[in-house]
Amino acid sequence: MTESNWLSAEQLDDWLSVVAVVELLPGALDAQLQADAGLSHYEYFLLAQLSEAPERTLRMTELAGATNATLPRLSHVVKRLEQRGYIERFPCPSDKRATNARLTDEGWEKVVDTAPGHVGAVRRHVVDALEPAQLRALGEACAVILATLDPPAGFAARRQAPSADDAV
Amino acid sequence: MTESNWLSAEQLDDWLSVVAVVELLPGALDAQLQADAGLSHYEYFLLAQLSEAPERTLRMTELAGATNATLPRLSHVVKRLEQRGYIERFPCPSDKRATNARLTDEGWEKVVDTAPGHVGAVRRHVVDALEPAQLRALGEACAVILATLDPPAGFAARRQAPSADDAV
DNA sequence: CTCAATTAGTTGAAGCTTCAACTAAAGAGT
DNA sequence: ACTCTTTAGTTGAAGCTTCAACTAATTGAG
Repeated sequence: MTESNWLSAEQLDDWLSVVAVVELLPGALDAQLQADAGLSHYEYFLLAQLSEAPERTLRMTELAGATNATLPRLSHVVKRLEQRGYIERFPCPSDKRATNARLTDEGWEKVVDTAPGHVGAVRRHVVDALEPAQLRALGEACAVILATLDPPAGFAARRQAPSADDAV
Repeated sequence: MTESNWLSAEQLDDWLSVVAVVELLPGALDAQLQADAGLSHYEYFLLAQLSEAPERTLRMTELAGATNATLPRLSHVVKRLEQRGYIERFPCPSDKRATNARLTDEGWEKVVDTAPGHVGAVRRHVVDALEPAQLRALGEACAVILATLDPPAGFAARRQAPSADDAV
């Protein structure tokens, strides 16, 4: 017990703001997407990541990394999105353990239709609410924090490696 | 449909970092607290807020505001913490609709025992990971974002009003 | 003073995430 | 080849959050 190594008033103040954003921002994003598209933010983000992948296809593990999620979580979500017709799953030919997830045409349209409203929310709450320099500072601070969060084998890799050779 | 008003590459990059932190940081905080104290971050934060309140007591609505949560969520969590002996609930004498939550001695000890380890995690992932100026910038950016998140009648108020006259 | 509307809080059901357990395929070592 | 270990993914149960409905007390209008 190193006896409290407590935070200064200013540090605490900053930390409380961070905690509040982390608690509240997801709800705000969910609210807009749920109301306008019937999707959670995580579902939308997943579809959006797939939409930008080559062939609109990604292996489950890659998709988990790209969306900062655990594999079980992803598996459940993908099953639901598949039932709704936005995604297809099929076994990876080169590695029979693996599963590929591909965005369907319907899923693509969903993303295209939903994106503008979502971007609006992101701008309203974050991008346009901050001065450009503030946004940069926020992004950089978040990148530093991410580096401390024992990379769930996805984000850090994705942002540093220019491009892997994960051809299917 | 104003046709996409999309983000620049740099804005997108910053936004992706923010999203990742918002998804991953809660899990990291939960992991440390769950392992070391059997508490979720929200539960710890709630107990900590109560520990700093006068009489270690707060009305449910105030506590919901202070912890950035909805009333139903708070109600469920408080019920569980009460069953574990960390909190007591009792009706507010001045307003019979209201319920007060008070930290028990056992709850107080739990916070005291748990705080150092939690502060360590907060420092490791955020406060000490960033340069002082970066932390300030992060805190300020988060404060701006909060202002856009239709204040759930708690945080914004708490940080601006020097102190209300909510004596029981 | 009375009735409608608001505020405070609780509750149960539904939905999502986490956790542990499990199947199956790929690698590593011998 | 054969076994042991690791990797990929799925699944069901448990736990937490959200949502809608509900009770009860307070406030406000007339």
